[in-house]
Parts: sequence; structure tokens; C-alpha cells
Amino acid sequence: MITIKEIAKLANVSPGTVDRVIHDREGVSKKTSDRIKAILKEHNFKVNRIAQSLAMKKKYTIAVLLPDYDTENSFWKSPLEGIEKAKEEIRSFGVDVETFSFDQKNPKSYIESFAELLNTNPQGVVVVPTFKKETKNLTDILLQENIPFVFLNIALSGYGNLSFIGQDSFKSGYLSGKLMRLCLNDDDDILTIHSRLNLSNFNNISQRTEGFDYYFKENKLRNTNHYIEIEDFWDTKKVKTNISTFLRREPKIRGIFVPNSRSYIIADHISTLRNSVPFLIGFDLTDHNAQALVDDKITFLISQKPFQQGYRAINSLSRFLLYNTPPSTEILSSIEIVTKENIPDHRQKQHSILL
Amino acid sequence: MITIKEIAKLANVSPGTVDRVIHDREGVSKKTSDRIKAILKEHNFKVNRIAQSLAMKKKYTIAVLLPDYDTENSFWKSPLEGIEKAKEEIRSFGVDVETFSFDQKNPKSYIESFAELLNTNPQGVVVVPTFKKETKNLTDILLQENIPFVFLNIALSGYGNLSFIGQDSFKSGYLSGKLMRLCLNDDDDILTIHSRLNLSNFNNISQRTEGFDYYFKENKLRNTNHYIEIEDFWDTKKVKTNISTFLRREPKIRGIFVPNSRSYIIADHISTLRNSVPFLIGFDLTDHNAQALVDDKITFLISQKPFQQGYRAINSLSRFLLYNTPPSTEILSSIEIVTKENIPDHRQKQHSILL
DNA sequence: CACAACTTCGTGTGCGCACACGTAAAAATA
DNA sequence: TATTTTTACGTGTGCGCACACGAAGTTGTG
Repeated sequence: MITIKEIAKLANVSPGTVDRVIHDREGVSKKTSDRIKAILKEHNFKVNRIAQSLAMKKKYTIAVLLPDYDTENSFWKSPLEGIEKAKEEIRSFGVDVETFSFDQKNPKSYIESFAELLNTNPQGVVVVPTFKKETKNLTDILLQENIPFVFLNIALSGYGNLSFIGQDSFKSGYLSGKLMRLCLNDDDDILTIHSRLNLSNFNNISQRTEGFDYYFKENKLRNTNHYIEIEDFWDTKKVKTNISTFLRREPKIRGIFVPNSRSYIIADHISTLRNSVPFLIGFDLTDHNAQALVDDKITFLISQKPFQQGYRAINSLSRFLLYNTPPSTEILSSIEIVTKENIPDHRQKQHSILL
Repeated sequence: MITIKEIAKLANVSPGTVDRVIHDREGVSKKTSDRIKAILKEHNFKVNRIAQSLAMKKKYTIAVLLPDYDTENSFWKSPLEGIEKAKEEIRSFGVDVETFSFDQKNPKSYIESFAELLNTNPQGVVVVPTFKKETKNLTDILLQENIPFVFLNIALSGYGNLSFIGQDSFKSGYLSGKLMRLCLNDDDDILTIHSRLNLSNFNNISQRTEGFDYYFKENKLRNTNHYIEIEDFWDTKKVKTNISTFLRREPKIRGIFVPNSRSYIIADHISTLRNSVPFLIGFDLTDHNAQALVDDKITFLISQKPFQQGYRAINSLSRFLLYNTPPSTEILSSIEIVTKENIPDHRQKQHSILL
């Protein structure tokens, strides 16, 4: 690893001059600049990030705004863990991360938390733009103050965000369609179960459904897809009778598609019914869903690697702040197929060289 | 982030003394040592890895011994790329990586490359222990010289290796069984196609087969599983007629299981036959296999994340050398199910904060 | 009591880089 | 020509840490 000092010696200048050239600062004649640039290229000079971050005294704060989670809906736990991991890693680089949360069902708490967030004067923001309209007002402030921000999990366009970190929902639905077809025979029916309450994540879920349907349409498959919409997933009794009567009426249903992270509820219901259904495809590897998978109540879970998404959001924004390298506008995590047989071992942690 | 200097001030000692306590070096009285330890704990002190690696002048060399690859069998390309990525990342930490390769079919080249490798006086070794007997002699030298080494991809026990980085082959075969069952009806037959030439990777492949068979046995499924062993996968004509006649004789076969990375060859053959087979499960996401997947000639590929394996091998060994933190004895990468619909986008690169 | 040997601790330097500051020489202006 | 201004560079310091060196204070030995 060639150093600035060595380059300086080769070019018969001082390290300071080389430093100026590297950072495109003014105060160097064209002639020497060109000479130094040539030498840099020749020796394939790369700044030592280690030394660089030690020398850079500039501090950054990244603020994160996530929906909060509880035991019943723990989806947002994983992204948060990914964020925490990234936070630990980049601490020594002078980047601090502050996390704020809000109630998914309450736009007001979203706005309030955002205001609180702004008070910390962050140099970068990660936000899950759950509420479309409210987001516009808030991101406009960020644009005005020239604070870069990225969207996590929910893709909105035309808001001026630096990047979107999430999944391709349509594609994941399309994949679900393929998996469903592989399980079913040509004349089996399908049941898609929606939740009417998932307004905040509406985009992702409807795109999953579209992708799913498109798979069958594109391949000219003639399986009938029934739909039911459930008002309240938590009203156990009602959900149960609801589904039960539906299944009795439609005995050809052999596959159930639940395009949200509450699949385990449906799975638990189904498994207690007499007229059970062999195949169920759900989304997101939450603890509850994982349990249902292990108990053979769910066939496939489609995971979007939420941990990685959180991690990457922080990572890409940090790289932008530190090195001014903009991330790609879309960072899509891989769509993972999880079955009982390949559930990732949660104990296995990957350690970074930095920790 | 509290620094050593600050801790020193709090404890009324010099930074040097704190440094001694942190590294358990001698020369500090029990009394002050305890006091300092308490303060360190109280303030949750963590060494700044950035500054540490800059200050540490000790240099390490890790030597890697991999099978080489060509266009026909490109399996080892991915691990190598993972190794290269890790190499770039840890360069500034004073760890260098040197790669050596050998011919998978030639034990002599294995021994020779190993000898060459030893000449570079590495402080750590990553090796794919393709040849069992030969490996024993060579790792004994490493043990004698107290050079830590990890096994990549092939698990041998009783060799004194620091860690094994790879996959759980049995489990991946078991998973294949599950996927196959989901696709098939109760009275469909299966064909498992072995390659007699895969001696060097024999362990992994036979374990896959065992896992596959075990799934059907455990679940008391009565699908008949036929086996054929092919001498030379490259003898196109012979393979084709071979399989063709077999399939004609056994018209109930609707699923094919190929427990090695050459599935694409079988897939290509099958697709040209009149009596085609709908489901094919293979292993490893090589370029050829990916193409066959895209062309709908393969249903599922089981991937072992070879890139990550290479990366992790270097990473864990580096952590051991730098920080003396031993990795877990088994680092098993997740077993990934890949279909045409969720093939990972190869262009999407994940950038570390270090690069 | 003198001197050695050991214990316990402080000091100084440098890793590679960013950046503020200083200083010559060249160019512009009076 | 004398001066100010500008251009083009060199120098020095510190980021947090590891580690070599040295200097007190303490104990042991004759």
C-alpha cells in the first residue's frame, strides 16, 4: 500500500501537495497536478480509509425514523437490528446514528417524531415513508436544508430521495405465484387473504398480489383464485368462522396466499380446521411466522432480508456522507425463499472486521 | 467514544498504564489494574479498531489454496471473488492475502501448490482439503509450525483446523427432498443422477444424496427413486442416449435430482428429449446453471453462497490473527433456494464502509 | 549503608492522513 | 522600482492507539 508520503517523494513535492491533488483542492499548478495524477494512477493509489477516518475530525449524525414494533407485529425489529449493527461499525468513522419511532396507525405520531428528529440536526436521514401525504411536507424540509435522505421499505417516487432500500414487491409476489403453482395441480383453487388494516404498507402488499396474479395470468393457468378481506386479524373467532365457511363452500382450495406478515395467524387458524389446506405461502420471517413454519403450518415464507435492509440503509448513507459516493437509486434485497428446512440459524452472527 | 487518554485522566494514571491493563500486559499493580478495569467497564470502553490497526505495525499474510476453475466448471470462481473482496477490505489492517490454486483431479498439483504456499511463510491458511490423505501430511506441518488454518467447503474432522466454512450438505439434500415432494404427486418417480468423477467432492455430494433420501424415508413417502451413475458428463451423446433409454423405461419419472454443480448438462439434455421431465433440482449457481434456470430447464437450484464463504473464511481468520478472537468451529452458510424468479442480480454490489 | 534488581508507572514516537497555517516566488498594481 | 496581491507550494499538528524506552520508587543483598 503506497502512501501519500511516498507518492510525494516520487513526484518531488510535499505530501501536502499530493493531498491537494487527491482531493481536487485548488492551489496546485496544472503541470504538477498532472504529474502527480499520473504517478497516483501508475501506482494505483487508494486512500487508506483507516487513516483517513482517523484524521477526519468531521462528525456526522444520521437520524432514522421507523415504525415501532411489539410482540404481535415484530416486523420492524429486524431492520432496527441491522441499523444497530451498522451503527456500531461506523462509530469509529465519526458517524452517529439516532433512532426515532412512531405508531404505524397514527400519522400524527409520524409527524411529531419527524419534528423531533429534525431537532437533532442530522446530516442524513433514513425514513420509512409510511404516510404518503405527510411525507411530502417533511421531505421538502429536508430538500430545502439540503439533507440527503433515503427511503426504507416503502418506495415513493418523486420525493427527491437519494435512494430506496427495499424489495421488489411485485417480483416477490410473482415468485409466490410460481411456488404456488409448483405445489398445486391444474384444477386446484387458491385463496388469497387480504387484511384491510394494512393501509400503511398498502403499496407493497398490493404489488405482491399483483405479482402473484400476474404469474398465473402470464402462464395461462386456470386455477381459480378466491379473495377474502379480513377486517381485523386479531378477532380470532370471526376470522376462523369466516375462513371455515369459505373453505367449506370452496372445497377445491388447496393453496392459501397471505401477502402480509401476519400469515401465522391464518396458519394457526387453518391448522385447527377439519377441512385443512395443505399449502400456505406467507411473507416475512418474523418470530411468529418462523414458528408456524417450523410447525409445518406454513409451506413457504418469502423474506426480504429486513436486517440487511436496515444495515444497508445506514451503510450507503454513511458512504455518501463520508466519501461522497452516491448509492444506486434502488437497492433491492434478494428475495429469499424460506421453508422449514432452511430457516436461517439466528445464532450465527457475522462479525465484521471492524468489531 | 471514550478514549484511552480520557480513561487515564479519570484513573489518575498515564495512557500507557491504561494500555497495559487493556492488553493484560504485566507491569501494573493489582490495585491500579482493578481501578482501571472498573472505570473501563463503567464507561463501556471499546478499543477504536481504526486507530488500533493504524498503530499496529504487525503484518500478516494469509495464504489460500483453492481448486482452479475454467468455463466448464466455474464453481470456484465465486469463492475466489469473495476472497478478493475480503482481501481489499482488510488490506489497511495489515493483512495480505495470497492465493494459490491446484488441479482438482491431480493430488500432485495439490501437494506442490501447498509447498509453494508454505514458502511464503503465511501466518494463516485457508484451504479446500480436496484430497484427504494428502491433506493430513500438510496440515500436520501447519500444526507443527503453529499456523492456524481453516477448511473451506469440505469438512474434514480431526485435522486440528480452526474452523470449517461451508454448508450443511445433508441439510441441503434434505431440503431438496422437500422441494421435490412439493412438486410431485404421490405416485411419481424420481431419478437421481450421480457423476462418478466427482471423487474430490465426494463427501458433500454423498451427503446431499443421503439427505435427499432421508427426507422421503422420514416422511414415509413411497415415490420410487431410481439412480444412474454417469461416467463422463461431457460425453454428450452417451449421456443423452443413456438418460433417454432410462426415461423411456421408467415413464413415471417426473423429477430429477442432480446433487452436483453440473446440473445444467443434464438439464440441456433433458430439454431436447421428447419424453421430457418437468422438475429438476440441481446445485450451485454457476453461470451455466443460472442460464439453465432462466431457460426453464431447471426448477430449483440450491446455492451455498460461495461468495460469502470465501469472504467469511478470510474474515474470520483475519479476526483471529488481529484480535485473537477464534471463530466458531463451524461457519455454515445459509442454504438458498434459487428459482428463475429470484435469481440474485449480479450487478448489485454491496459496498463496505471500508472501500 | 551502598548498590543492584525488580516493580510500577510515565513519556515519546509514529502509523497515514486531513487540514490549518506559513512562506517563498511570481504576477499585478501603483 | 517598490508595493501589494496572488499563486503554488512546504510544514506542522493531531486523530487514538501500540509499543519501546526510561525513570522513579521499592525491595533485596552483602
